[in-house]
Amino acid sequence: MPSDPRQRRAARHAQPAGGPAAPPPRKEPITVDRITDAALQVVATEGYDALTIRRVAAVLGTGPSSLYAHIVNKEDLDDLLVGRICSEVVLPEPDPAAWREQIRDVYGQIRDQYLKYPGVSRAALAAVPTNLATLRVREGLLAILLAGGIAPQRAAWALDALSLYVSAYALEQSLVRQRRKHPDQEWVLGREELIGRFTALPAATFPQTRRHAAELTSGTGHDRFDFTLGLITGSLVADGRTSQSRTADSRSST
Amino acid sequence: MPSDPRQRRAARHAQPAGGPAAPPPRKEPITVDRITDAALQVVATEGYDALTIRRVAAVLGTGPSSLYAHIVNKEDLDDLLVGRICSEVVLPEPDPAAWREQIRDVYGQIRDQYLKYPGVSRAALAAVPTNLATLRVREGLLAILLAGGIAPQRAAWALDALSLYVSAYALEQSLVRQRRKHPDQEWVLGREELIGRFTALPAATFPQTRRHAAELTSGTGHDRFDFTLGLITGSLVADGRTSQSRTADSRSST
DNA sequence: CTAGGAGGCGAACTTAGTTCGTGTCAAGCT
DNA sequence: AGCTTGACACGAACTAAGTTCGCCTCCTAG
Repeated sequence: MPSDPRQRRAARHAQPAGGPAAPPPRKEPITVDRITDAALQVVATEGYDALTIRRVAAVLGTGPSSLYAHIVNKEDLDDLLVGRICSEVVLPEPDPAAWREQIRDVYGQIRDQYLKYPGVSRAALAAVPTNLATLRVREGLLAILLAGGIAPQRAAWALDALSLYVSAYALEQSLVRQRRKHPDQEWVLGREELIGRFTALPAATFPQTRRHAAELTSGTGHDRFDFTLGLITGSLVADGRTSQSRTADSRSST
Repeated sequence: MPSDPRQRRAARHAQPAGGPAAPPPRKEPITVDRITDAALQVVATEGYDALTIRRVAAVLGTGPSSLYAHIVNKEDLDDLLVGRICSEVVLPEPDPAAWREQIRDVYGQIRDQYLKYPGVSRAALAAVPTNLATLRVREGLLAILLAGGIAPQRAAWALDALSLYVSAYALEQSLVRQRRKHPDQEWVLGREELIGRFTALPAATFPQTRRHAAELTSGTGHDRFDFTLGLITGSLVADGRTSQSRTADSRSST
């Protein structure tokens, strides 16, 4: 231990023997794409409710405030998610003879994207209508309906309905699946239990629900989704079609 | 100031001259109904996003923790809201000759309830299927469809679709109206601006969106809602109906 | 009168979105 | 080379919201 004050001060300020420690390696820069990737990973594995700025930052190995150099706020992150999800939807070349199948295919893709990221359709439901990736999908769907001879306004309104429906459907399915993962909650019911519940309802108040408990809880996979798309597309008929053609269409789709 | 320690201690413990102040009047007891009323008031005036336990407690003139003697958690509050909203829906006596009008009427009521409490359909979308008030409405709707001769499973699935749709529709409308209230946000667009946006999109990528911008943004009031309900109920046909009857039904509803 | 339960309530805890201030780095200019 | 400026990264701190815990008061039953 040096006894001279000058030497002691020098020792207090001494550089480490090997010179300054090498600074930690510069991390990969944070970008909007990396943020979006990380957010999608979180939603895919933990559900939309687990999506927090802190969670995304943790995946990126940084702190939450670092993200604000690249995104405006959490809502902006939602917008990015929806955009990325829509960008992965494959749009077919419109075929007038198969427009119904094409509509079902595209909306099936959208549904599956939403289900791949459980709960994210909530963000889709809140999205503003000017996201380019979303508009691309809308353009593709519109082209299919127009190719099928549907009048523009009916086409537009039908797409609106279908898009709202698919979002709500995916949201419901995500919640049901999430509830299945946590059966510790006593009010979470499987189908058998739900039937039991329905049939145990007061007969005076719920005669039909009791009688048809099985049908009310029926359906596997995407039966309900397919049924609804069938209802909606079945009602859509080509502009200027003859009455006879309508009959044929109605029979084939119902 | 007394100098004797005994007197100083007596002064520290002295009762106020007038005896203990009269305790504040006992407040009206907090009940589940009062909580639900307060919550509905908040949602009706400020939207669902403003619904916090603290906000409800403030309306009731108490603190947030006081509510937990009566509700389990915030999700329980959502359940109460949905139940109250459904309890106000008036169910008609099923009429086989007017089942479509009746379905439209009841779903119109539901829609209006959701719109009266902006954003609350989000809670409805997350609700579990065993709320008695919700089941009551479902029972009534099921009875209407069955009276109309619709097969039980189709009836059940159609109700599922319609309920999802009306929730999503109300949610979208609530968001659009909310955005109209805050035009300071630059990305909020009225119809004219939206048309302008659509027509300004790249022609190579968005030919149909540009051409049909007017139709894509058309519709006033609940045109879109009515259109969708028409599509869905138009496709629903009575069980065992003859082919000829189908033709007449299809024409009248499309 | 005493004990116990119900209800009310403040303090405190945890968590999440966001801002602010500071430091570092890279590019451009003199 | 040195200085300036803008972009980026990040920690501390702030605000806000859901909830729990501990304490107090009141009421009812024994």
